Amino acid sequence: MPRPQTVSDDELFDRLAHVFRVAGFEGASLGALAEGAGLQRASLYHRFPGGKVQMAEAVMGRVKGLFLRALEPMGSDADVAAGVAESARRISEIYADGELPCVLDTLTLSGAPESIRARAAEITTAWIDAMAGAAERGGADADAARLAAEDAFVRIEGGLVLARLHGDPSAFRRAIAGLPRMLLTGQPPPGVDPGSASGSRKPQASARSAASR
Amino acid sequence: MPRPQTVSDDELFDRLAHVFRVAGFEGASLGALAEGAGLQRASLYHRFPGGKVQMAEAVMGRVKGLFLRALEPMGSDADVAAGVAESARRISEIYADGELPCVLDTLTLSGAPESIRARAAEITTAWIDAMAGAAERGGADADAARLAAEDAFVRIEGGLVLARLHGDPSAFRRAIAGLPRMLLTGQPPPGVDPGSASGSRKPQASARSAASR
DNA sequence: GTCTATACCTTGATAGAC
DNA sequence: GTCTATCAAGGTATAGAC
Repeated sequence: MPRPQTVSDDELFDRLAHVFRVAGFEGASLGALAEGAGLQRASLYHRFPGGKVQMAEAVMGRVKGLFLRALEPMGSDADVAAGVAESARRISEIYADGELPCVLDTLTLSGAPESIRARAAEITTAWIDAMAGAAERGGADADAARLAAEDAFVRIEGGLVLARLHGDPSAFRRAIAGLPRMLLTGQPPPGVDPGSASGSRKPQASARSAASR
Repeated sequence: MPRPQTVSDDELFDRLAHVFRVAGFEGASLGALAEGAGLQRASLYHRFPGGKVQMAEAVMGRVKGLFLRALEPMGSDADVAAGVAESARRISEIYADGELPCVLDTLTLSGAPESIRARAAEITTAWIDAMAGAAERGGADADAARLAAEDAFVRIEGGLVLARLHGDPSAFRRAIAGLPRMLLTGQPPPGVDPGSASGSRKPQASARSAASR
């Protein structure tokens, strides 16, 4: 073996994942991928003979592994709340505390090949299933558990979108901090401080009409 | 005037918006934009001498107009709940009932120029402000109103991401249907049917540990 | 395994006929 | 105002030296 690898597979996948997640599939040019990886374009083709599509597939495989590891505590029967809290911590780490976009969102736009979209859907399913499982072990019935899990997913993804738009990850962080409460009580976090009072409505201000129904 | 326009400005902007929203800024090639617009590339450059960036800016202007029109009922003092419900209907229409991605999400990836990101941030601010205003008129104090408004935004955007990933817009539709309740009571919709019972927990199943905190 | 060099195509953008 | 034709630049991908 003449020349050793200058960067491990996992490290390489992580670097490529960073480019893909911030730029999307079409936006991630080979030049940008090579620069992010610290390799020349031709070197990337040596490691990924299938080209850009194979790079993205490898990234999705790596991402799936990261998520399965993050979701693992949530699957334990021991202490559901503690498991959910630990998984929430790991999920937040994947997103750099809300600073980085979600590859499931950004890598599934129109230009992305079907194989990538399929893998993203798989990861999404595994993630929501894990949260629904935790909710069920927390006492919810199957339907309520799935709703709570989808709601949690939606809050996290939407929180990341808002973080990118306003440069403010606080909504994402609320979704992460409120994850145990959402899954295990079916209720969202009431406000900024998860331990605060039930809400801050002004009872004297009369809502002019009944809400929704 | 030798040749009349074959497509009106608004119609053209809408067609371009469709390409941009599903493909992102980098993913929307001039070829795709021209095809979507039903014009040749050179004709697009006649209408937009500033090129692709100007096209995207025009799209953002059009989108801002659509949103302001959608948010208008929510700003009325007459019947807050009815206004929110009507705005929710119009917002859902912008997203084709959850079938189309949000331009605020897809057009703000790494490749997008700063001018586009700034306009997207403006639209986001206007949208959240309008929802927070409605929540305040519904009786919430300023902080709670803003939290509810951000929460509503996050649910809608996250719902659209999930819709794209799983081909299932039900989470988006729940966010839309629950908008009056979220803004005017500070509580999320309890489940699939907004008028159903308070929740479907199994009281006999003991949650093994206190949630959160 | 990584590099330089290069082939080939698509892209964004322009010129000029009608 | 729209079109065909064209350009330079950047895109993906490959060949071959080390």
